[in-house]
Amino acid sequence: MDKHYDPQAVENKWYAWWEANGHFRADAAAGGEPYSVVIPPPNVTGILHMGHALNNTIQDVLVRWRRMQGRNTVWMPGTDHAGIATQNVVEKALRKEGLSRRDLGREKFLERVWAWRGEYGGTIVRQLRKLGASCDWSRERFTMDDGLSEAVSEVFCRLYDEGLIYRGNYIVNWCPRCHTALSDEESEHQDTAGSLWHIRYPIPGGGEIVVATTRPETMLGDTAVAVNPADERYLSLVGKTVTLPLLNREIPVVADDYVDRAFGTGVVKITPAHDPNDFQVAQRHGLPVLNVMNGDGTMNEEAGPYAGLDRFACRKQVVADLEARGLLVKTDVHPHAVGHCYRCDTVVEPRLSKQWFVRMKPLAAPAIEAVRAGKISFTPQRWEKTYFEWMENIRDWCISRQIWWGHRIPVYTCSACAHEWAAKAAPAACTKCGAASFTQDEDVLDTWFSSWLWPFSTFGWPHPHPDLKFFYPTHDLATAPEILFFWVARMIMAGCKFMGEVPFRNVYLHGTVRDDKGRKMSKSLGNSIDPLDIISTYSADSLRFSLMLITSTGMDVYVNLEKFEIGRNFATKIWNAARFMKMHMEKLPDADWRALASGDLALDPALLRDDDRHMLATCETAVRAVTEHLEKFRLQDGALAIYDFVWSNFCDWYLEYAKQDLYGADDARRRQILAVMTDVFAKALKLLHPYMPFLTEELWHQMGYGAESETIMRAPWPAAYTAAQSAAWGLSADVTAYVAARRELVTAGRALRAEYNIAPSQTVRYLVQAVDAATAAKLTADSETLKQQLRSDSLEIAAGGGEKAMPGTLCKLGTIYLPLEGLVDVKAEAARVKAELDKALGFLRSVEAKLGNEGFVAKAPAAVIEQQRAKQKELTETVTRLEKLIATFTAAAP
RNA sequence: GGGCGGUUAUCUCAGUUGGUUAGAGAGUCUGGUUUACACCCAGAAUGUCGGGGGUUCGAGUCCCUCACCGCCCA
Repeated sequence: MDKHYDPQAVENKWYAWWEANGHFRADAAAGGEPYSVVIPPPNVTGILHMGHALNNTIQDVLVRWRRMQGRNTVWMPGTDHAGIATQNVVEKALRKEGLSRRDLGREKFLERVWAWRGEYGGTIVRQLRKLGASCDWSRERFTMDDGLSEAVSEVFCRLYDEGLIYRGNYIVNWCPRCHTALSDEESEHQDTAGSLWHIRYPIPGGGEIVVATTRPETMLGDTAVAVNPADERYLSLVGKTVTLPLLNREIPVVADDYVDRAFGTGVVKITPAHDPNDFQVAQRHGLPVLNVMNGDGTMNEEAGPYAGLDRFACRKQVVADLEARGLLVKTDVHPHAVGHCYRCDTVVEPRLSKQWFVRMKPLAAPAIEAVRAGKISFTPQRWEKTYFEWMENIRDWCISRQIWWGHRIPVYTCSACAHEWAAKAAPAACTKCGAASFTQDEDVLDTWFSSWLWPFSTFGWPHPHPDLKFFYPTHDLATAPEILFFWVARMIMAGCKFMGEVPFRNVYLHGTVRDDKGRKMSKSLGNSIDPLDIISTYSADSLRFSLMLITSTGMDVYVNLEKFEIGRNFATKIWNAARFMKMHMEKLPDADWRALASGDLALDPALLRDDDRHMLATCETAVRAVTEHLEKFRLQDGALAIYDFVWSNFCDWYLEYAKQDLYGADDARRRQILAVMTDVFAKALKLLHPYMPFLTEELWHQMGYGAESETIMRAPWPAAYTAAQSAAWGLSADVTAYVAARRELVTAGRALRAEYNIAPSQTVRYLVQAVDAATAAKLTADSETLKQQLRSDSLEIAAGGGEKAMPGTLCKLGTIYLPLEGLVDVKAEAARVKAELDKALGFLRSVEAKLGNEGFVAKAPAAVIEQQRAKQKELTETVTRLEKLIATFTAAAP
């Protein structure tokens, strides 16, 4: 084995091997307890970014862990067709050829999109493989697949026939660049430093009123002005008319509660075709609706002299003209939130148009109830609130898009009798009059209208399928809160509606990956870190482990390049521990490492020492801890527990301890030590496997823990030792505490030598004054270990007796001295001990204050009081010993 | 305007039902090729837990309030 781990070759090798050997495959027919996860389908146009890396690492950790636990596990992968985004990409390519989609026509254009998808659509799923994602690729789905398309048609038709889908003229969010309607969720509000223009509207026969607006160009479409009916300032004007400036149209003044008297002048212009609130006012007052804009954001002929101008050019011109005519009173700075298209960032225009909508209230009710009843839980739980808030105020969902790439709306209109109906398959004739002439709706459906079905459409719905029966409902869904409304909430509604059951039990919402200044990663800022760069510089394992170690549940994570060294260093550490073990394993060619690693651990209790017991007990604690953390979605704590266990326990202490036996002459002890190490290290590899799949698989094989054809992926998840084993081996809290206390003694001894600048290479003499005879006997029995760990050539262990006038440190088991008589500055040493005494005294005082407090003794739980009493006893002893030590120095001082 | 999150060591962050004088990693400082590992080892330093008030025997943790930063919704 090489000194450094070379991940590149290893990672590619194992991934190909896993996939080729079907280790990611799931089979419902195999039965057992299912565990299923569906991937949040990335856009087919997507390329892997840090958000994907985080999201998919989380899923892979959960999936690999459950698979090792023996669950019949499936991770369903796939992509969505990303209607607008994909169409934009292909249109951009066409423009380079000087073509538009209209030049090609619908059919030819769709051929181009499919061709594009065939060529580039596999990018992100290839990248997910680099990350190590253990998806069952044999099941990979695409939202435009035949099966998923059928699910979309089925759902549309059912909702249509139930009257839950309707078409109507309403104000929608319109993207003039993408040339389509968007849902409310797809319009992203951004704070903008806008202006509030105050405009005079003359009153015929004299006078004027002033209205305030943030979008002056829309005044061209005004059909009224409105005031609050309780506003006495304008009461006399209600029912009269004012003159619309620039176009000189007379429009009525209406009174409506909607008007906020305190905003601006208390008079608002009413532009029914370009503002949702104004539209409602117009409905209430029977006002005409005047659309002054084209779909591309230019003004239409209703705008009179402004026709043909772009909306923003028109705004400028309108303001200039008003000013020229003295009709502009003032312009205030006015910060407000402006909707932007989530796909192209263009300012969204509220626009009246005829669209298809889903009635959401009836769908939301059972989905709210499902979460309230605890059928689904959110992690972190606080997201429930956000979910309820949105669901309880849900608005109808605009699902039609004026693009070509997507599921075409399956609604047909008869050319003969004008009958309209929805049908899953292309019909042959009108269902009413039988005429063979009809047209299909031109629009396609929102992409989310297919992804909200993902947890069951991917398993074969609407047809009955064994997979659907076995794997639905799925278990855990890991995603970002950004798509809580877009996707998560809608999936819950769809699951409840069409499956009669929730789509998943747990929703784990993770944070956003940001740069180390806390900014979102974006192309325009140039602060992105490409996960593939990290994989090639460090490794996929490093990327995964580092991300997991620094990301706490549900919180945003700040990354920079350095952070990924954590994973790389850890991988190297483990690699070298393995290398070290292997070196010694080779001396025992007859040993069956595979059996040992499989839990077949036959230890001879007579040969076991306390350090072995401590190691076994620590390992057991780690197994429990990691398992519990994973159960609670505490992936960071799980990673930390492994890191600490492997590095700070196994490597720092046990490997070092093992050296005396591994390099010693006792063959039986060597065997015993290596058996313990194999058991513990194999368990560590298993615990780590979900986080670092590649390195652990490589070492699993290198160490001979599995046969050539076996994978750690399917090795059983570690369990605690049996009660019989623990008893036979003598594992106990006392033994663990003793070894921990002995380590404290060693650390104190090392600190003393550092303090006196004794080179680590120089051996040194120590003296230990044990607290009692029994402890002295134990320490004497372990003196070889102590000498090794202290790098000491001479260690004297005594019990009782007085304190010594030499540098020493108090520990639980006794006082460790560095005998440097003659070399020591007694005063300085006394001062050092005095500082320790002060610290102990301070601590003791606080403990005694607690115990002297009647309230504490009366009300605190017995265990807490007992703890304080023990602390008091310990501290009192420490203080006594330190005082004696100081007295010794004082006596020795010249 | 409404809601949610954050504010803990120089930095990035943990701290699970309130109960040792608050931890990790990185960085800093001191020393070190002790043959698994310098992507390492040994040791060290560093905190008015954002401010104020309250509840409690006891508050980083619970409540109120203020400030600042961020996100979501209007």
